[in-house]
Amino acid sequence: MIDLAIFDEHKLVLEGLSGLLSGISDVRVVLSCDDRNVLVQKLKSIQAHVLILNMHDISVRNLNLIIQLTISNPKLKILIVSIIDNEEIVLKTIKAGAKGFLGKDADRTSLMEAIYSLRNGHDYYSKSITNLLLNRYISSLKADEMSQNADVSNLSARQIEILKLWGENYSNQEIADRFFISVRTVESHKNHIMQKLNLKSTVDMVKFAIKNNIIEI
Amino acid sequence: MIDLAIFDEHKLVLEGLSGLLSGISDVRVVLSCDDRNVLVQKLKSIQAHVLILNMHDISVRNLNLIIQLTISNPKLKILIVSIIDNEEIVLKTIKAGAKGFLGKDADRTSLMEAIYSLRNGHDYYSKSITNLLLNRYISSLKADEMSQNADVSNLSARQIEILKLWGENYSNQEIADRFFISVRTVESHKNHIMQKLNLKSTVDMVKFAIKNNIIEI
DNA sequence: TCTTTCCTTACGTAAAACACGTAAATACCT
DNA sequence: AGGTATTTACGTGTTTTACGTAAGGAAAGA
Repeated sequence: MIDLAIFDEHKLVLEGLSGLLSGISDVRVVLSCDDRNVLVQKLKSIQAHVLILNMHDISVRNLNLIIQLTISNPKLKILIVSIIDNEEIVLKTIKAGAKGFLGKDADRTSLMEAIYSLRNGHDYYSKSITNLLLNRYISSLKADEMSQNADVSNLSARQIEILKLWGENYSNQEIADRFFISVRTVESHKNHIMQKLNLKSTVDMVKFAIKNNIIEI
Repeated sequence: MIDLAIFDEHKLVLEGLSGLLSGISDVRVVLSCDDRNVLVQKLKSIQAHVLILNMHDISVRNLNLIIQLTISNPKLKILIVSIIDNEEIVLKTIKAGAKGFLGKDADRTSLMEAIYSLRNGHDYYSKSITNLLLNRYISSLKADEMSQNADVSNLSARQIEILKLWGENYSNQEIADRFFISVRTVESHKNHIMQKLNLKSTVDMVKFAIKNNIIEI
């Protein structure tokens, strides 16, 4: 038996949702509420497994509500339901602490799937959301690949060696000792790297090395 | 009408797949093949929209095949079918150039969805795969959040201001001018930052600033 | 083969940044 | 009121950077 809390500022929608859910065995609606403050208050005494939060607009107030509830009710899993399913917004709710998000494509089946998933400690995102997030993730992966093969190839093996050690906190002197060359040579290598890549400072050089997987962050 | 090429080292499986697909209108199998070299050769003359690549093992040879085909046939969309759906492996095929991946949970419906998606220029990953990737992505997001709230709070506003400018390639002198303080003071601030966070070099300081979203990479 | 270009090595000089210590005025917290 | 942290700043010595110059070797192309 899963105990649900439901929040929706529109009374009608709230009643609709409650009705829909109370018709299902295994699930019990222990709290349904249309007021932000009442919700926070009641949840202090009523223990629910999953809170269904219907957001008509995703404002700072709503995000703060998520954050507040996440902190005060760590065991409560928050499922966002919203017709707004813009990337940034979804990410913000996740960062705020929500464990699931149902977009406009969600039907009863996915609502039930989501409730069970959250109850079992898993996250759940409806199809449209997973697509959004995945595209973002995959394009970031691909961008990584791009930048990797871009400029590094211009550097010689020696230059990369030196950049690598320097990026791992070795001083010029230490690098010089390790390679049996003069400190001045190490400096020269770094100068050449900066010239070649048109970097303006050592800060830039660190950024470059990180971007190109020469050093770990 | 979508033209398909199919590759599978197991003749029987290959025939099964071909049969399954040729029964569907809108789709035409223009090449079915069980030999790596023959595949590469034939694809030089035969134009297919989507290549279904069934991988029984995900070896370097198979990954190289993907890379090779991606380069020689840029228009061809490669759909991987495999019972092996380990995270790393999936990511590697994506990086190699595959545009879709069907895990063991995939059925005829998702196969068709995948083919249409790829034909239309979109990526497609079956449910089990999206879950894998999403978990990875989301846990990386959460890890980000963690590291963010860790150490930055120890720094004073002034220290962050200075770190930020310095991370954007301002020299100590420029920072001093901007804040109407002495260069020595700027140095002091940086020293204090390094002491407080136990950083061993300015390289570390750049890394810290990046990790904590104080500067952009 | 000769030329050009790149890589590796290295120095000179002046300016900038760093390491480490010290320290005073201010602010904040209890 | 007293402790703690912040912001400001200097001194001194070392290291790094900026910018120029340069020689010997390897690789590559005319």
